[in-house]
Amino acid sequence: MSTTHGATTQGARARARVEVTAAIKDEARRQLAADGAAKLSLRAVARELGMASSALYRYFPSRDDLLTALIIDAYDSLGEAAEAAHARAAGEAPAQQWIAVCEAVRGWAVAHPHEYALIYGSPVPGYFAPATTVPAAARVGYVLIGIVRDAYRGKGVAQWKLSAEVEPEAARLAGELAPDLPPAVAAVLVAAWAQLFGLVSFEVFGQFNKVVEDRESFFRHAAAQLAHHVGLVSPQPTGTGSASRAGS
Amino acid sequence: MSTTHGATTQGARARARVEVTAAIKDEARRQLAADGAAKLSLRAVARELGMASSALYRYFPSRDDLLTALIIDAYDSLGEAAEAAHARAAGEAPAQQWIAVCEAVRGWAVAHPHEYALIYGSPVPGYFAPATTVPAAARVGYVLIGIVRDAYRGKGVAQWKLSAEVEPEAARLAGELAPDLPPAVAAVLVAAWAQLFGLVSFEVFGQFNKVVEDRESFFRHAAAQLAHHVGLVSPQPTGTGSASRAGS
DNA sequence: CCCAAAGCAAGAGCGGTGCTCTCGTTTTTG
DNA sequence: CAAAAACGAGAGCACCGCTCTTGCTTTGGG
Repeated sequence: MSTTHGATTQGARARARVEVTAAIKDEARRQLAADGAAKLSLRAVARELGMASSALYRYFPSRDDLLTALIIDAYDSLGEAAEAAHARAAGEAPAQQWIAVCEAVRGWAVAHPHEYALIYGSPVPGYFAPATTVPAAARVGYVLIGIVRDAYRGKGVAQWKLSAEVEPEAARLAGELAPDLPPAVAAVLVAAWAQLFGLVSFEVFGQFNKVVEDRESFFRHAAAQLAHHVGLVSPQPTGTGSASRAGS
Repeated sequence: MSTTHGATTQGARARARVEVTAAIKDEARRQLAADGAAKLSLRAVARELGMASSALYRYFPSRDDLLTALIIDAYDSLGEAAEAAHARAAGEAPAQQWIAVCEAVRGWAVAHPHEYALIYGSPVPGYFAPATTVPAAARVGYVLIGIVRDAYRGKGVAQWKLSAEVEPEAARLAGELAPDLPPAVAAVLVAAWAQLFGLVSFEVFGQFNKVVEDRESFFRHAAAQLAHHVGLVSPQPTGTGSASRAGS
């Protein structure tokens, strides 16, 4: 019964392989959520799946490779959450879209703290994350770029003057990430991208303990500031103004 | 020879203890810098120090306790770097002081990436950092608060309007951190604090790979933006304007 | 169709880890 | 000076990542 009547892809062996691979990753994700990356053990995963630990090496050649797979999946999961939030806020004003995506990132991080730590905490495998993770890591960034680019195409965004020092780097960034955006906007956009994850990391990693109490409101406020900062005007969503400048 | 002629503190045993404790931490820090926190091994530390691994448990009851000690030391080291930079920039304008402290934080982080990962990456011991680390962790924040407070006392800083949602939290933050600062300033200050470490973390953890090339200039630009954002006017330091608003 | 080749599961085993317990020895202290 | 506390070393337990070898099953080409 080899190559039966035009089945989807391959024989039973190949399908079993993807199933076992998925089961391993699922169980690993369970242990990750329960005890953190440091405690994740190949032997424990194999034990829970009822297989010999050595058999597991047929699917992942090392513990770091399993971790890397989980990292990529986490990037994708976070990226999907961000893209879904963006799609949900499609009709709203750019600043509202920005805030929605930021809140989706935060929500995902709070819901999956250990997976978040895996990708935005200390990179566990080796010293650097493998290059394979780069495309998956960029998804959130692309969503944010898209919002600002659309807003810019629509009506133009605020501008910032650049110092002579950063001007070349800003021009390079704009050329590489969003050629239709002015260099100054590209520079603040990249900075805002990093700053967003600073806010999320501080909350998830407990740095806001005993400092910020109402973290949800605080984050929304900070995200609105960030939106304003990248040039998206804040639209007074529900009658409560947010982060608009006033004299001292 | 108990309680001899008024020696400094205690007998030879107590002094030996602090020396051995320091030697353990030094060797642990060496291994940390070499291979990262995940590879740090009590047995390897003991081996390098020529003592039995079990003897080491007289000084640190567990691996996590050693890590915690290293975490506190790292916070202190970073805090000292920030305070030193602040002191060095004492005479300059507030925005320059802010930028100097930010650059000191970044400089320390890139010089000690594994120690930085220990404190601002995923918290390795347990799930949260122990409460003992909180005071040491706050030092950088206090420096930043001090700069803004001094600037505010001097001439007043820019203001932001707050949404009704964050207003209580902002008032609480101001009351707790800097009673002489308006709530809106306290809120953006705390956000800027987190955002600063977002920028540093992205650089140290490799998130800027293949994205930002001239990281030093980019960081200085972002730090200047942050200074502007918390209300410190940028003083056109060397004739090159930075991050001052202009219409679109 | 059949048989070699490749993929797979299981077991044993190596060196390493964190941590505990016990047992002599040394230092401090009442 | 003797009791108590602190110390160092060794043996040992349970666990870890990873490798190697041994049988078995699925696959694919002649």
